[in-house]
Amino acid sequence: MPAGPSPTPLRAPRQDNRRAQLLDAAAHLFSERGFHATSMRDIAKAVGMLSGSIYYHFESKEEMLLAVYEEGKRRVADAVDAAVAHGGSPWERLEAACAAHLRALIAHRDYTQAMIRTRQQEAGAYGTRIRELRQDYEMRFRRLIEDLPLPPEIDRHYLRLLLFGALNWSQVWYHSGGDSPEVVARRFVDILRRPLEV
Amino acid sequence: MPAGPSPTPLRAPRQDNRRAQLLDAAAHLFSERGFHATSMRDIAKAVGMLSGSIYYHFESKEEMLLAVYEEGKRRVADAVDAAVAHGGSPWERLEAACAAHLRALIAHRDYTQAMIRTRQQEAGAYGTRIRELRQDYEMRFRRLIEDLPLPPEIDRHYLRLLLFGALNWSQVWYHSGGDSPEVVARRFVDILRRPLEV
Amino acid sequence: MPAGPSPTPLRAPRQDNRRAQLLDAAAHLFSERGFHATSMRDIAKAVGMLSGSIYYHFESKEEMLLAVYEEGKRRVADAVDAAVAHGGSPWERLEAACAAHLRALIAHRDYTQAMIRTRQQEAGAYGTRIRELRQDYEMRFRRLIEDLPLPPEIDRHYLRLLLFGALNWSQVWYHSGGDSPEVVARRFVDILRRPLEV
Amino acid sequence: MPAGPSPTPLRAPRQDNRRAQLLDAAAHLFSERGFHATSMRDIAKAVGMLSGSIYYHFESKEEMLLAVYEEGKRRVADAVDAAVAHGGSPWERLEAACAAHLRALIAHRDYTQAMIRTRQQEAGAYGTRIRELRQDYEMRFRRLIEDLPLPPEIDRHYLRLLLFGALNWSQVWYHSGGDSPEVVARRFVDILRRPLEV
DNA sequence: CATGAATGAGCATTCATTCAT
DNA sequence: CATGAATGAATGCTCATTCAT
Repeated sequence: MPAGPSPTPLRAPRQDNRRAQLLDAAAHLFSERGFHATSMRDIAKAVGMLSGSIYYHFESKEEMLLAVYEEGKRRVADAVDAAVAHGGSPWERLEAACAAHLRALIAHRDYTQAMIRTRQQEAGAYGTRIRELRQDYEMRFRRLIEDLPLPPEIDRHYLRLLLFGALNWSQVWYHSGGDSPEVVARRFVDILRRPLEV
Repeated sequence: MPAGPSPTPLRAPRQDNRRAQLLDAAAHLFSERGFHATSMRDIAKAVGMLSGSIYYHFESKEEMLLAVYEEGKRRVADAVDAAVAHGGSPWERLEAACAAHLRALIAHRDYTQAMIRTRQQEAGAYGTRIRELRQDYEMRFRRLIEDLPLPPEIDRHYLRLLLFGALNWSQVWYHSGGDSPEVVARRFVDILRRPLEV
Repeated sequence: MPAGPSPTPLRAPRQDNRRAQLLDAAAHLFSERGFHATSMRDIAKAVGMLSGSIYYHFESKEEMLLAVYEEGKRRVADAVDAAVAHGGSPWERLEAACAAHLRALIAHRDYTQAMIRTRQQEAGAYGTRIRELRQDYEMRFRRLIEDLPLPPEIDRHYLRLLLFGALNWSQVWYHSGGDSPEVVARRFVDILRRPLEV
Repeated sequence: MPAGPSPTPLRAPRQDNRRAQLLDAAAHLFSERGFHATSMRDIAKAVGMLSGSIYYHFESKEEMLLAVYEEGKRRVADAVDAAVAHGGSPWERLEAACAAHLRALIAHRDYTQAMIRTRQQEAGAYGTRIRELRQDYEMRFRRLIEDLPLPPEIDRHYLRLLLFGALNWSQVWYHSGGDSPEVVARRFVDILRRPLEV
């Protein structure tokens, strides 16, 4: 949406696109090396700036982390929301959500890594905000699993932890060239749906 | 166990127990704050030493990380091996392994966090060694799942990723006071074995 | 007085009143935190400007310091001149000058702190100008003390240093709520006039 | 005393004389340029060190300021105490104290400037300690003036402020080559004792 | 007149590491 | 085995200042 074709080409406000560039660079480096192993100089250099200049756009390194986190959360959440909006049976909607989650995790890896790896303490003063974002996102899976028609002895709490953990852990093993997110999601959900015991 | 009572009590328990102390401190701090957010001074202070003195016991901070990783891997691997050695059906052995894995993850959290969180690059020159340790450990689950009698359409590869990911992700949500590792393992395996579809 | 009603009320009061605002803000902050501990951003923010905009009104931070100093000097000097102009005996005129000096130091604290605390070097290129202003002001007390009828053994040089130093040091201990400047001046001059030895 | 000839030349403990060197350099630079205008690099360079190395000896720049302040206060206080200990009439003791105060202000200018110029806020967390030191020192003059036999109408409070302020202000005008501290003290006290009114 | 964006030097501080003792 | 003292590079951040718009 931010990169949509401007409807008024003659008066492009260019609205702070250096900030966006910086955020991209920060997201990429945080994702690749980790927050602490990335320096403000690294980020600045990546966009051809001096480190001091970043502070015109961001208050601190921690604020950059929060901004990356927020953007990452927004992207996955939007993807999942859109996928679920298509309707279908509860199982179909869960599978669609899983596929969307995985797809976003991969497509926006730079941003979503922050959601996967950031410790609350690393965000310093923004720790609380981060926790809120995390909870807001997870709510989606909580609801999708609540909607599932399940045998009464199944513990929905652990079903969610099992599925959500497995999906997130994909960041450790997923590599482009392997199966598509859709295939992975289908396999995971299939394994859950069917009986494994012969 | 590694600090069992020395058989020669009169002759001081020598054998470099400062190294063990240092490793404990490092493991604890790495686990709690992360590798980069922990300084050699922090580790040294935790055992009442000066930071320079660490270098008598370890070559570098990275070597400490590797040592923590190795010890962590040893502890989980031993626990899983012992659990599996008790025998039983393939499903029973898998469940026992999962319980042991979780139990070790929790009991030796300081050490096992390294296995969960360390990025290959953080270990610098020791990156390769770390990858080997990881693979050696994962082999256990690969085998346990191979031994499982499964319907032919089930993809064992994804079953392993699903289960192993979910188990490891427990580090994010597990807190003492909740269900025991044994219960969690049983719930997870149960969800997989049975059909969820009603 | 500098902001007296413009003689041409129909034609907006133009004449750079943002400069005056900036000067006030600078004086206040220099006085409260010191020159080096005050940033151009601080000053700009205090008047709702961006730091770069200051440079339309002032050439540099040092020029601001000089301007504050000059304004401070002007205010104390005017006050003392007015007080002395009322005439009276040499002792009465000295006391009136002391009261006026103290009154101005307190009433225009923001500006006069600069006179009390500025080191010549801090003013950089303007150091000479600052020395001139200082000397021009002190001349007043030099003359007032010259006019005093004194016993021949009294060293007028040290009398001036004694009195002037004591007056200026008041900036360290004076607080609103204590005696008025007039009372302080009277006490100081009284102590000097009378014999203390019983 | 710290530079006294070591009584045991064969085993000189050299007890942290780099800290003393650093303190000397800091005192000198703070005195000459002011606290904020002096950088840690400046101080380090003055003793042939790198700026980071200072932190082995001091926790922070503010701690250095406090240390300078404390040492300055100790030196003036000791000088005044020794001068007063010689006894004599109250007026003689006051004059001796003034001379000692001035002498110390001049001889240990680097250190005593801190007492004259430091604002409480500059010392950050150590502000309270600085206030205590200041009060402990001033107590001496409070007592000396209490001991003075004075006509009942004289306000001892203002006598102290007058004299103490004048003495401290000497830092602004005193230059080597002028009268000795003893002469200045005698002149000041003389002016106070005698009646100026003819 | 003022802003938005940046510069480049500098800041206090922290770090892993070294090494003589 | 460990310390005391230092190194030198790097870190996050702030600063006065500039200048096109």
